[in-house]
Amino acid sequence: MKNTKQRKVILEIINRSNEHLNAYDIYEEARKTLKNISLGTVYRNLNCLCNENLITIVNDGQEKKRYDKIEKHQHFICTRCNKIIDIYEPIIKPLKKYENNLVMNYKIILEGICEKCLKEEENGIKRK
Amino acid sequence: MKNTKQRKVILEIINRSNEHLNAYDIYEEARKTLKNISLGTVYRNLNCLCNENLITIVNDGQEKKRYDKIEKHQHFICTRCNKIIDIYEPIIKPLKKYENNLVMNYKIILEGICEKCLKEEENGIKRK
DNA sequence: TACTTAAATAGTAATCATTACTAATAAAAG
DNA sequence: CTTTTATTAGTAATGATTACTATTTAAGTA
Repeated sequence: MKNTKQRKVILEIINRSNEHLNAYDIYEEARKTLKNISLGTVYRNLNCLCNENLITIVNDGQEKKRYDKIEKHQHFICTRCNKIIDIYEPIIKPLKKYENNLVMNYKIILEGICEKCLKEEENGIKRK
Repeated sequence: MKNTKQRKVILEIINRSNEHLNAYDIYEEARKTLKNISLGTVYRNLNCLCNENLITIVNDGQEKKRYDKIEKHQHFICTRCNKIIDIYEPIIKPLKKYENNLVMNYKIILEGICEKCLKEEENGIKRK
């Protein structure tokens, strides 16, 4: 795997960000540094970086893919506003095996309603 | 929400299946009962049923969406062959709250290499 | 039971995220 | 410095999903 400047920029954007960016967000951010970088390059690198386990996909299933740094943390996703909140406290003890399958990674997604949406609901701003 | 025969058929397919079907699989299965059902109807109903919490999305992030019944279980996904294995044993105690966010559901995805792929690797069939 | 109306449908067209393709470029190795 | 081979920019193609529209139908009401 060649260490191109495009790949470095993409990886840096993800590692520096505290948000959960999608491919196009990353493309726009990368263009601030490399004005000619192409969207295809971003996608190709995101896939490479995922395969090499240098980044990970945040996976809420209702939206397009978002990418995140690899440090172990989990996510809470609000089903009202789609906000993603990082969880750093360990929730489960990592399993090494499930039956005879080798477990190498795990993702936990808590779904629910975030604090802000709960308050708005109380105040009748967003009554269903 | 009207109780149409299309919606009933779609929900039944998901509840009866032990596989993790995508929208097109469900469309093909539904056509065995309703020969004129349209793919758009399948998609629309899958979204309705998800919003009503009558079905759920199986979410491995690397592939198109797959749908599953709602009974509480979690998933192991093989990163080699994309096989999805259901896990019925509880892995975490359900949380009611995370900080001030209301937790209504959780999804756990264990990623790794399934028994079959491990064996094939040992036998050198699928050496990387 | 017939009438009304609002939601759902079939069929098709459009959208949009992602991937594939190609000639040109640039890491990395010798 | 030259060679090799992956990577790139730019664009076209793909394919999952959504939107649109005239028609149908579930379900409420007289």
